[in-house]
Parts: sequence; C-alpha cells; structure tokens
Amino acid sequence: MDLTSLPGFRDFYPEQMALRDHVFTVWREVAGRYGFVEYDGPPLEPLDLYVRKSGEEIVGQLYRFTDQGGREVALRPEMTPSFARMVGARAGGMPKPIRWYSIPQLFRYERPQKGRLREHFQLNLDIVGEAGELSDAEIIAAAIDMLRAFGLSSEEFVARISDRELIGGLLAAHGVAPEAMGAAFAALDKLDRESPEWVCGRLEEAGVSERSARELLGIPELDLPALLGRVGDDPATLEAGERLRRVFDHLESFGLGAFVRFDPSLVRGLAYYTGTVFELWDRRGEFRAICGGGRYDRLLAAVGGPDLPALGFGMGDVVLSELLKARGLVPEQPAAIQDFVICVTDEQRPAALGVVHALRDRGRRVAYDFAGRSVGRQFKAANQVGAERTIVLGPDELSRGEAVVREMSTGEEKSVPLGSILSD
RNA sequence: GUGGGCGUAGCUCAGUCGGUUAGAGCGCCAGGUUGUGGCCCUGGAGGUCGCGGGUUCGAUUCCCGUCGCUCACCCCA
Repeated sequence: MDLTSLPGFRDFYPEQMALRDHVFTVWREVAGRYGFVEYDGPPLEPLDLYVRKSGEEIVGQLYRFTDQGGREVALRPEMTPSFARMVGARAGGMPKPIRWYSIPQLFRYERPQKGRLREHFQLNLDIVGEAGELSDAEIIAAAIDMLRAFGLSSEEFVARISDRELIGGLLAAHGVAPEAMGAAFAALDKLDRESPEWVCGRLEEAGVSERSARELLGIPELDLPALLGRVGDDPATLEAGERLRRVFDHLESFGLGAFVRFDPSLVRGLAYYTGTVFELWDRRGEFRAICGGGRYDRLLAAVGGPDLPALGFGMGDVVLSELLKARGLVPEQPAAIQDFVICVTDEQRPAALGVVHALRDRGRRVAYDFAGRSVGRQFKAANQVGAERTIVLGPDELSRGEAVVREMSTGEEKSVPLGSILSD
C-alpha cells in the first residue's frame, strides 16, 4: 500500500493544524467585524456548474469523475457558482446588501508549485446587491484588515487597485477593438515579466498602432489624474475614473491610505470583472498575490444566479501561511497540557483519577502517566508535554488530604489541600 | 503539458574515487534502584541508500528508465 498523500495535498500535523486554525480564526473574527455571516456549500458539485461559467477547457483542470449514478461531478475549484446558486435561492427575500463569507476547501488539477497546491482553503467574502463605490472601498478595507489582523503592516504589504472599465476605456481610446480587449489586457498583465518589445508586439496584434503601444507601456508609471488625461472623452470611462478616485477617497477616510496604490497595470486574468479590481501583495515581492478580487456585476446572472451587482475577494491559506511564517507572525501554541498528575505509588491511582477528572470538568487540560513509572520518569513525561504544573499524590500527602503542586517553570513547590486544587 | 534541481534513519545531513556489519547530530524508547523534570551518562529501536532495469566478481555509488519532491514556465477560479 502506498502511504504517501496525493501530490499537491497536505497532511496537517498538529503544529500545521494550529496555524490553519489560527488563520481561520482571524478570518472569521475580521469578517465578523464587518458584519459578514458564514455559509458553506457542498465540496462536490455537478461538473456543468463550472463548465457553464468557464467553458469546456476548464474540465482538464478539475478533479472530476462520474459517480455511481452516472452524474458528471467535480470537486469545487471555486466557490462563486455555488455562492450564486445559494444567494439566488434567497436573494429576493433578503435585505441588501448581502454580506456573506465562506472558507471552502477548493481543488484544482494542476501541477503544484510554490504557493499553489491542488487543494487549498480560500476565504471568499462577497457583498451582493450594492452597486455604489462605497461597497468597493468596504471590501478592499476588509481585505486589508484581514492582513492587519495577522500583524502585517503597510510596510509589508500593499493593495494594488485599478478598474477594468477604466483601463478598457484607455485601451479603446488607443485603438483596441472590443473583440481584442482580452488579448490587450493579457499583454498589459505581462508588463512586469516580459520585455517592452514583447508587450508591444502583443498589443499591436490586438490592433494597437505602434505609437499607441509605446504610449501604453508607460501606463504603470501614471498616477490616476495623469491617466485620466489620456482616456479620451468617453463618458463611461471618465465616470469609471471618477468612481475609482472616490474609492481611494473612501479608503483614505478609513485611515487605510498607506495600504493602497493605484496600479493601472493590474487587470487580473479574470474576464468577468466589471469595475474595481485589486490584489494584495507582499511588498518584498517574495510571494505571489496574497489576495485578489473585484467587482463582478454581471457574473451572478451569467451563472444562473440573481441579476444583482456583486463584488468580493478570495484569499488562500497557502500563500498567506507562507508569508506569516516568513515574517515570524505565527503565534506560539499554548501548551497542550496544563496539569500533569503524578502518583508516587499505584496506591494513589484511584485518588489521582478522581483529581484528574475533577480538573478536566473544570476545563483544565490534564494528563497523567499510564504506565506506573517512577516519579522521576513521570516528571520527565510532564516536562516533555510542556505541563505548566504537576500535582504529586503520595501516601504522605494523601493521608492529610493534600497534594504537592509544583510549578514546572520555576520549580517552586508547595503542599496544598486537595480541595484548593479543585477550586482555584 | 515543458524545462531545471533534488531523492541515504522520524528530522537535518555526512559518506562510499564501485568493496565486507551505511554513519553523525537532534528526536524517540529504556535504564542511571526504592518520592522530583530540564543538563549529563549508558544502552536500544529505527534505513529494501525512492523504485525498476543495465554494466560489473561486486552497485547506495556508474548508466538508462521510472516515480516522487521541489522551483520556474504555461494557466490561473
């Protein structure tokens, strides 16, 4: 029998489970601060749920199979379609905006690499039913506060923010036809990794003149006002720019100005974003994006959900955990054992078990030796499990109704009545 | 799917210019007696040297293949 786990899948040993639990706890705590409530859906869904949204080509990237009932099913690669279905079933009767979040385990059949496995947990946090840009600022603020709650500062990460409609308008003003928009976005997205010549070439293929392409290469250097000066006079584009400016204003009002930056080269690969897009990045550039999201006003309807504006983000546990480890932000776990109860001889066993159980009833984390070993070995065992104190029951103390309590860190020892152990 | 790097004990790694029983540190287990841990000492368990084939008198070592891990590319929900 092969005892290794599947490639890209993780075993969570206790120390890793502690980190995972910490991540989930902080996520839930911050989501709660923003008034989001948690939901979940099935990890296994009909294959068609994803094909309908992303097309047939996605099938090769899914964990999928035919079940015994002949149904084509897939382990969920993302939460949005399930979310759309669940929101759709209830949206009509719910006050808007809807604020829901989830921490699904997601699966994809791809070659694993740094920060990207075949399985991960991803916080999904979305607002449905609100089109105003205050909600854009709200969702970005929530993402930023997630990382702040882990102890990361504006020195360590930044939210890169842009707007797809604004950049789309800019590209259109430079001669990109609607049908070439996707290719042009893809080219711009490569600016930080590919040579200017390469990007220029791709833009020209998308219908951009060489002169315009050269001009577009300067995009990442532009601030928002400068960029607005180059988008022409299309009213929708100008409005998108104004909208984005107000998003930044709101974030500034939240006091989060140090965490955000306009980044026109950010377009995200996702075709379905309709407005604000953003990503959270480690400033040192050691990791891939920690978090990404934006506004997707037409997606819910497109996947069969309600026709409501929506926006949200996803934040995976893999990159985040690597970052926390690299920055020394993984909290120390409390000792698994608080009290270790020691019997000097087997005669004290019944009394010891009574003490053990009474302490556990009081919520203490308690252990004791199973094997009847020497007192020295029992202390050694207590030390190994990190016990905060040991409670020694010997014939002498027990005859007086007492026990010796030893603080393991200091070695300080005192004889106390059994009753006081169980009441303080 | 493409390419690079790496596979020796639970962990981190030595080592063998091809040669007999493959080592260390840490960790683990048991002792160092009869009521006190951390340090120390002694002993022990634990490895098909990733797997398969080839060359060879002999392969953990050389060659080929394969699997796995890992990094990058592609892609990215």
